[in-house]
Amino acid sequence: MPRSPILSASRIRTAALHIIDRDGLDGLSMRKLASELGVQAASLYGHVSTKDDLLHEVAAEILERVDVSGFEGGDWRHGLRSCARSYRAALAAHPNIVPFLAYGPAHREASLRRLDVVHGGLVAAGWSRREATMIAASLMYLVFGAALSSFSSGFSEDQTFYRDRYPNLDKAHLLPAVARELDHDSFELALEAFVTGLGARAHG
Amino acid sequence: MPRSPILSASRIRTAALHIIDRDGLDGLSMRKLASELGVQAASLYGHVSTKDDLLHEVAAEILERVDVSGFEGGDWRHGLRSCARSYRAALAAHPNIVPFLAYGPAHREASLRRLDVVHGGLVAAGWSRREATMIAASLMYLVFGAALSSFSSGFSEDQTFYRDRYPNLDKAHLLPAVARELDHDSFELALEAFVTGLGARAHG
DNA sequence: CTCCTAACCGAACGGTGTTAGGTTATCTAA
DNA sequence: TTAGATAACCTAACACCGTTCGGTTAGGAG
Repeated sequence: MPRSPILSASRIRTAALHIIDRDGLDGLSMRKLASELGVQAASLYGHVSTKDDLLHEVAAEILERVDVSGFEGGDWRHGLRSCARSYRAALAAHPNIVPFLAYGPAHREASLRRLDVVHGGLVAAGWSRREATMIAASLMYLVFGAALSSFSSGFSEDQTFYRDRYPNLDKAHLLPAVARELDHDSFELALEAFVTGLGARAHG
Repeated sequence: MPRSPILSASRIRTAALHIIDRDGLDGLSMRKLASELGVQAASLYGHVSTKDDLLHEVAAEILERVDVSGFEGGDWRHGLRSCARSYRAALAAHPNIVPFLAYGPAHREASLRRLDVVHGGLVAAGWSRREATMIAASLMYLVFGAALSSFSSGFSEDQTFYRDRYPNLDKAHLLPAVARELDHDSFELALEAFVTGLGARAHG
């Protein structure tokens, strides 16, 4: 073999995800990525076919960590809850890449494999195929919605900004301080309400 | 005044949204936008400070169509349902711009104004301020999740693609044909389950 | 008729993803 | 020991991007 490689697809993925976490999705450029790996941009193309492809590979790596084993017991409530939490945790660990993940879930291998398990688990629990499809979709709504429209980014910490303009949001300046907790609790509220609401429909 | 203008901020916004609807968010460039308006790219900057700014203006125009008047009656269930449907309709009309809309809802005037109404409506209906915040957040989860992870884009129409790989998705190739209906029904299912589930919590 | 000035244009700057062709360093075979 | 093969990386360029600067042009005001 000629010359030992200093690049590898895996090293590139790791560096790319690190840049995305640090600088945002737009902060990732092939030149910056190459530079942080001590290399020129063109060299990356020996290991990665395209920037878009690289992003898909990073996405797959993240989705690989989503655990849908909660459906194995046959309890759809537990399956739904544990799957939703695992999914959310995987996305929340890398919030900057979520807009990309959300773009076309159905195109992704790892996503389809998990969707298959969820769908199967719901049908096994007695839901019709159509209901299973819709419930799985709803699960995605919650998970991606929660990952996207997080409190963590967006609200100003300037009290005067809200007080006059939006009378009911007069405490919104406090949100950033409790964002993480509020994100979590809101997701749990939404998930619990959803599962409860489904339960009311289960035998109707 | 010298020379009658062929450009205006409003005309630019309309053309920009048209391009986004047709070519996607990435399909919008200042040069293409200018070209479709019969003008050079530089001319746009007399009416628009920045591409990002233009996108925010287009976003505001879309959010302006969201109707939160359903909360006026004092019935939080009806308020939630009607607001959610109106929000979803506004987003579904321009799916390609949704990732941009989702990016920072809390930064947008039109968004905050509506959030203020929702929050106020929930508190007036007896929910605590904290609950109101979380419920409003959950509403956003549903709405943005539904707008993003739509069935309309993503699934292959090739039956053989799913049959072997994902046993529970063996009919997924049929999804594109019924995508619109399924998107609608899934959203209604999620919304109804959520409202029902909240109801079970209302006096606890 | 002249001046003013808003509206638009041409050309450029620094950035982007990507590619074609060239260089270098190591391993294999003679 | 040396020659060849070749994978890994680099240099330079292409076409595009958002944006800015310094004109040019066309019409209304005096």
